[in-house]
Formats: sequence, structure tokens, C-alpha cells
Amino acid sequence: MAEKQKFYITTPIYYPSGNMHIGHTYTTVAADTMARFKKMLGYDTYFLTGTDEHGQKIETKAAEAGVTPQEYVDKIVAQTKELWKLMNIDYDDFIRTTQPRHEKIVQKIFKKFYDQGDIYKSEYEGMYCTPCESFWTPSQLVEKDGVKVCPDCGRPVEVAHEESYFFRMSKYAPWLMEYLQEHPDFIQPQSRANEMINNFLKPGLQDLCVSRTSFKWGIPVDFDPKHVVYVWLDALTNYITALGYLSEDDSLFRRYWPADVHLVGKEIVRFHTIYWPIFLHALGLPLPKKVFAHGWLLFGGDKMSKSKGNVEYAEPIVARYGVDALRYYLMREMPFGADGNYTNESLLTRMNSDLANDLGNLVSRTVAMIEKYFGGVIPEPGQEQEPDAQLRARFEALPALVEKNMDEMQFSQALAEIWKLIGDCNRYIDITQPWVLGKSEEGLPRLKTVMYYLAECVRAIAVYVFPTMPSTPEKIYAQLGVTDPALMTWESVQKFGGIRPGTQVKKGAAIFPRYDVKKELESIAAERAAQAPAPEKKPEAPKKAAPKAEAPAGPIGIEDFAKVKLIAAKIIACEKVEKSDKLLKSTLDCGNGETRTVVSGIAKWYSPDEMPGKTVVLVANLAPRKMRGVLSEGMLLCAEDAEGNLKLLTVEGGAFAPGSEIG
RNA sequence: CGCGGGGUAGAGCAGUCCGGUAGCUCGUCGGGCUCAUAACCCGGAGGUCGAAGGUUCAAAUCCUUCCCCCGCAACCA
Repeated sequence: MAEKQKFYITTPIYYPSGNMHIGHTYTTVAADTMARFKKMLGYDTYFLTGTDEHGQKIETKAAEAGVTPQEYVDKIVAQTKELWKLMNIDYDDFIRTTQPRHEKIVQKIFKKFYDQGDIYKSEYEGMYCTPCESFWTPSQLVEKDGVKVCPDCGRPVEVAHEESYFFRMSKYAPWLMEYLQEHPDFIQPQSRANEMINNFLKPGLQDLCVSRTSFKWGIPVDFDPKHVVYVWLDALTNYITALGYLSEDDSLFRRYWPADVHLVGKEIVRFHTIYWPIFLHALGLPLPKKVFAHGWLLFGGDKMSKSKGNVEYAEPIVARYGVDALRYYLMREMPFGADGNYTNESLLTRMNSDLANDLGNLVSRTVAMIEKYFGGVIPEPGQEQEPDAQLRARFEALPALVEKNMDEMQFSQALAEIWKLIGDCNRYIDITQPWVLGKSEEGLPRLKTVMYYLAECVRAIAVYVFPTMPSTPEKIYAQLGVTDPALMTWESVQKFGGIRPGTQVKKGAAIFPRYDVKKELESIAAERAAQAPAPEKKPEAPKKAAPKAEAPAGPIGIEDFAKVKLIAAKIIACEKVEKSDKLLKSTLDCGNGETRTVVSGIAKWYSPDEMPGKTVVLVANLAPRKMRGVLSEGMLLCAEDAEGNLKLLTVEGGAFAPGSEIG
């Protein structure tokens, strides 16, 4: 017997600066579904996920929270692992870039590149903010009163030089160009490949800065310790360090590399299809077979983002509807690769029609009839007739269809094929009319066949559904009385007739309940309203420094409210923010001669001309934040109606001088 | 002309590479059935395929121009 074929699949390693939201969940569920499928087919499967824990941002976030970077990431990683457990994610390894096994090897790789001349030391020219000791690229700088300033503190920056190591990307660009052209399947969907070639390779690939001296939270360059390894060389290599590449035991590496699929979000395609292949090539290693870029989950058509306040998390959905329902929805609703729209309404529709009405009800009626007509014992089938033959034809055609779609990562298509069998079963019941057969002795032989065929199909459906919904099959098996593991395998659905006559079935609770869509939507809305007392839908990130920002906030005490400093401020000038449709930049008089710049996402409702003269409510102690390259030093309070229209809160009457406290 | 994605029934999408009867899910209307979770099955209505021009026997599909929406560039799968 030939050795089992291997299958190595990865998710990106996520950046633990905050809790993982439903987008991360989406990617990870997809990888898990794929891994479970391959495992079921008999592949020697390895599924890797993890976290990318270094960098300035974590350093800063930890400092804000008053903990060490390690403590900060430990906490989020613990929550992440909890989430994957909740989502039934069956990964083989979880790599963290702060683990010694990773750090040691990254240092070795860095040294190797340096020794072979791929990495050279040079100088990085950038804008330097002396008080913050930070370098910024021109694009990171923000504009304040027409001057480019530090995005962190708002003070002026100067040109300065930082010593850095660079990787000679330029040297490998021609090779990569050729590789991509010869391997059109490397990047999927295909359109992404063109994007990469046209945008990055053709204009000429820049050498990549691979070290930093401006922050400490990273892997030290061991032969030049004031440098730490900069993000991409650190992060991308996780796919091989996790397998033990260059370590004492590299058996996993030899067994699984090259990866069969790197699953990535579309925003990091560039790093996985340009830098990563070049790193690997420079190491003399084979490239992954495929980099698959999936789309994003949009929320109500908008990109999910904390600043828009429309980030969705898996936990509350699972609490309401269960893991399998969410997993099914994520895999079924949108074609993998394209952006998809998450809405609670479509989730409820899917659950009701696909899970409750089609699948759940089929199980229920099948088991109920076997109980009613045969005392719960699956009968022996008789002579096959036309409708039976058609059903069997679908049954037998299914494995190939499912496998083909899964190989192309078309999860939603694969599920659609499975659901065709479910539809056929429901139709089959209608055509054969068991309730008529059950009325007479002559109908009995037919009825036996019909019941057997249904039971067998339901068993197969349970098998098929497993990679997507890992905890549903056991519920179906329990009702069908299937206990033999051999009847739960991929192999067992290749041929019709696995389930054994004489098996005792037992009707149980509905596998998937139906929901009243309207009531559920109302209840979700109510829950949300209770958790977010005053959702200001503003581009400014509403934030308390604590990492808990996402945790559901109950009622707050007066002491919490007291943390927010609200003042009256008078708008003295206002203009549109360049290259933005939504943002207005206002200059405010805050009293005591202080002026501030505030950017607000209200251009849809206010023109710059009507702004000056208004006395508005300003959140004065909000952390400054850069938007469209302009530093915003606060936030203007608005009321929002049901359609999302905003109206500024203004202080009427003239008695309130700018700077007056509100509260 | 910064880059990319998109505009197809009330909603969400497939079909476009490779031209040939416009399809799926949900909703809606009507009918059937009663084993089942008011579930299931059948049928109907509903589309000038964003606009205009061109190529062709034939265009959602190929070519040209234009309009509109969204994302990226800017911590975020």
C-alpha cells in the first residue's frame, strides 16, 4: 500500500493586538473544514495556525495597558485558543512567534541570508520624532495645520537616518516573475496574480527593510543586537519553523514541506506571493503549492472595522445559535474567494431553510416514519424501482462532485451539491408517498425499500456534513442508531447500501431549531443596545486604553463617565479632508486660546461652509488618531438615527464659552 | 488618468475566460400533501443583464466610450 499522501494547510498567523473577530474566525474555520475533509479522505494532514506577536504596536499597546508585551500577548493568545476551541478548530499546532523554537530559527535564517549576501546593512532614511524616538515613513506622517507631524504625538519630525538591514529582493525579482508566469495556479484566485505582477514586480521590486532599531519587541539579530528582525521575515517563516526547519528534529519539516495551501486574506497576498517565495528560494527550499486569497466578510456591505463600530465576533453568535450553524453559514453563504456580506438576517434565513427545514426536518421525518411503520427498525430493501434508482444515482455521483469542489476550495459549492441530495430525499418522499403505502398490506414491500433508501441517504449526509459541521453527525447517527465507525467514513459513502437493516432508530430532539426571524432580529438589536449604551458611529476609534475595549460593557458607573471629558468648543474653520468623501476637518476653539484639529465622518450630512460658528460637544481627552493622514485630536458628538444619519450635538444659546465643561 | 473589485427579478448571488433558450437561493402568489420542525412537494408572477455605440447570423458574454457603488493606499482575516 502506497504511503498516504500528505496535506499541509496553514492560516495566517494573526496579530494579537486585540481579540479575534469573525473575520479571523472565517479564515480559521475554512482551514479547519479543509483539513477535516482531507483527513477524512485519508490524507496525512497537518494544520497550522498561530499568532504573530512582535512589533511596535504590541509594545505600545502593552505599555498602555501597563503590562509587559509578553503578558499582553499571552492573554490574547489564551482567549484566541479558547475561541478556536469554541469553534471546534482541530489544529495540529499553534505557533507563536515569541516561542524559542521560532526565535532561534529566525536568527539562523537571518544569519544565513547575511552570510550569503542576500542581506546587507545600509541606512534607512525616514522622518524621525525625537521625543517619541520613532521613525515614520512619509505616508505615516499626519498633517496638522499644513505641517507634517508625528502621528503619535503631533510634534514636528525631522529627516534622520536609521541603520537597517535590507534584503535584496531586487536580485530575485526576475526569477519570481518567471515563476509566477509558469505557475498560473500558484496564486488563487487568478486575478490576484495579475495584481501582484502589475503592481509590484513590473515597476521594479524594492529591497525590503528587514530590521529595526527603533523598537525592542522583536527577535534580536544575534550578531548585531541593537537590531530586531522586522515583521515579514519574522512572521512568514513561521510556516517552516513550526515544522522544525533547521532544528535538531526536522522530521515534520521533511514530511510536510512544501505546504499545499497557505490560506490568506486578500490584504496580505503580496507578502505571501512575493516576499515569501523569494525568502524560500534564497533558502533553497521549494515553494508552497498554492496561496489562496479569500475575500472579506463585510458587514451590511461595509468593511468590518473597529472604527466603524461594526465588528462582529463569533462568541455571541455561537452562544445564540451554536457552532455548527455559524460554521455552516460561513462556508455556505459566500463563494470562497469573493467578499461576502454578513447579516444576521441571512444567517437566520440560512439556518431556517437549509438547516432546519431541509436537513433537520428530513432527519426528523425519516426517523419518525421508520418508527411509525416498522417499530423503529430499519427494514430490508426490496426490488429497486425508478425513483429509488434516481436517488441512488445522486448518492453515487456525490463523492466526486464534493471532492472536486473542495479541491478548488469552493466550500459553498460543495455544500450546495450535498444539499441537492437532501432536496432529492425530500422530493423522493413526496413521490413515493409512504403514508399511502403504509395503509395497505400491498404497499409494505415498497415502503420497506423507501425507508431503507432514506435511512441510507441520511447516513451519508451525516458523513458529508462532518468537515463543515463537526458536531452534527453524532446527533444524526444517534437518531439513526448508527454506531459502527466504519459507517461514518468517506469510504462508506462511495457505495450505496452501508446502513444495516435491523438497525434500531430513535427519534430525538430536532437537530436544528427554526427561529422566528423577526423576533430574533429584534432580540439581537435589543442585546446590542444594552451592551453599547451610546454607540457613536464615528471614524474615531472609541477607546479606553485597556485591552478589554471589545468586552461587552454593562451599565457604567458615574466614575466611568467621569473619565470622559466633554467640553463645548466653537468651530472656527472647516474644510473637506483631501481624497476623502466622508471626512471633514474642523478647527476648534477650545477656550484658553487652545485650538484643535478634529476630523469627523460627517461630510455626507454637513458641508464645510455651514460648520463655522457652531458650538459643539467635543470629547476632549480622546487619544489622538490619524485619519486620511490628518491628526484628529478629539471627537465631535453626534446623534444617529435608524438609517445611520448623523446630526451634530450643538450647544444652543451664546452663554457657553469655548472650553466650558459638559457633564 | 494611483491600484483593485463590483453593477444580472423585491433581496443575495451564479453565469462572462471559451458568444447560441438568462439560472440558483430567499421572499412573494397559487396549488398539492399530511410522514415531518406551520416543515415538505409542484407551479406562476417578476429581468430592456448599469448606459450608449460597435463586431457578429447571434452579445449578460467580445471591442470602445461613459455613469454609478465599494475596497486598498491609512493598526484590522
